[in-house]
Amino acid sequence: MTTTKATDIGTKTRDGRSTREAILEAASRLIHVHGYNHTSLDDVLRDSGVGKGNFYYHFKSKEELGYAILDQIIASFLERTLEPCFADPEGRALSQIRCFLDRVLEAQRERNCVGGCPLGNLASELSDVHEGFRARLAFVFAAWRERLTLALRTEQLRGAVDAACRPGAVADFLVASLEGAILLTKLTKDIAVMEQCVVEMKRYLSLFEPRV
Amino acid sequence: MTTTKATDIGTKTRDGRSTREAILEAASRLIHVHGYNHTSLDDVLRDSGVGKGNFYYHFKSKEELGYAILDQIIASFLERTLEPCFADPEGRALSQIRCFLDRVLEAQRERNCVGGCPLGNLASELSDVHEGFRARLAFVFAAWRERLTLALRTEQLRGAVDAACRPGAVADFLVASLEGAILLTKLTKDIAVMEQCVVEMKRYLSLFEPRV
DNA sequence: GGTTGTGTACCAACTGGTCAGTACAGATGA
DNA sequence: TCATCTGTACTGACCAGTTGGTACACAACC
Repeated sequence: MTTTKATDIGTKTRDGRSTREAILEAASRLIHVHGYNHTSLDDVLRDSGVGKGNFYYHFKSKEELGYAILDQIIASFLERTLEPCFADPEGRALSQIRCFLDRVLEAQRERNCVGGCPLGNLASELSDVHEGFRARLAFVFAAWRERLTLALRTEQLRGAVDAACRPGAVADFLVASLEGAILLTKLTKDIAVMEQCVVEMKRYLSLFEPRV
Repeated sequence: MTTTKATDIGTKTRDGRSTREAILEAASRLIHVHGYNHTSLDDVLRDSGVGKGNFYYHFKSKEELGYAILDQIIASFLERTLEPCFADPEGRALSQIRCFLDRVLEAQRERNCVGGCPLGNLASELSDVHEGFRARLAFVFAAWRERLTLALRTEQLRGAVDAACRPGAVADFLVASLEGAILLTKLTKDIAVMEQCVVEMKRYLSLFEPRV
């Protein structure tokens, strides 16, 4: 029973990567459910089947694990969520945003209103404790904002977005509204809140349809 | 030195109210700065000069202290923030909301972007852990929403708000946006975010000005 | 008016438990 | 045989909550 993990799973000991990945996998799952502070190291180790000495061989501290998880979430968000929505230079910004809103709404519905936004949750839980966490989270929100801004500005030059639109301000507002809507949905446990917010955000967006 | 508290401060022992108040005062200050989870009972006791046994004489648990603090914040919010803004039945809803937004922006500016919204902070910190906290927070946001809804509906009947406005949805969206904006401002430590969000919220409100 | 009884307010020291992090010995493989 | 991994047992800090007892105001009774 001693060396189960190493032999059973295979690449476990080989390159030293798998152990790290097993930890990351278990930790990101637990942290997503219980939050960073309420996930003890022992929980992560029990779940991943990794010993404590082993953990501290691969990570310097729990904080470093937290950074690794956060970097993972950020990378996934940037590549898997933001990129597919806003990468297409031919896509119409306003439609892309509307589509994005629908995707977020659908994600909330699937999760039954609970859980909230992984980034938003970590943001509010950690931003006022560890400066390192805050900085990373600020970075990803900035990236999100910038991508939105760029999409809007490009469309504006093309005449597909009204001149009254101030891309940076609109981007900030959209991000803020969405995070707030998710927070409120989590709090009230009522998907209707999210639905109504999305409708109103679309109504707001309609302000920037070019005049006919 | 033994009976300092009772004799020096005066009403301390008299009616049993002052000790409780000293605890509440210290706790609400600490919780506002560090959050509920990161405020240990010992911190509160050290700050208030109250012994531990004494604390448990006045409160059943740390959780009960949390509830007391939260009830205090809620009462203050309802009476001191919401009431003065939306109580006047003659006031024009849209102007009242704009005025309210300015007040929130000013408050953020004064606090130097940090701190965030006491209610929003607790909401994101506690809503997925303690059901009791979640329920109370949901209640106060519902009250806020209802007051906004009522103001908008009243104005709508009077013709001062456009028929396209769905008061409940608009109220949800305004609350969500505002909380999100505060959250994002805290995260980025940049008041410009808040300023731009307020501008955009006003632009959104302009959608409901009655057609001339 | 002094003794005795009673409830309130309070304190210091402690308990039981959790947690991040450490020490170290044993295994594994080049 | 030496460096790289890994598991077990431990440490010290911290934290919510408990305990047993003290200080004192106030009342009742003689």
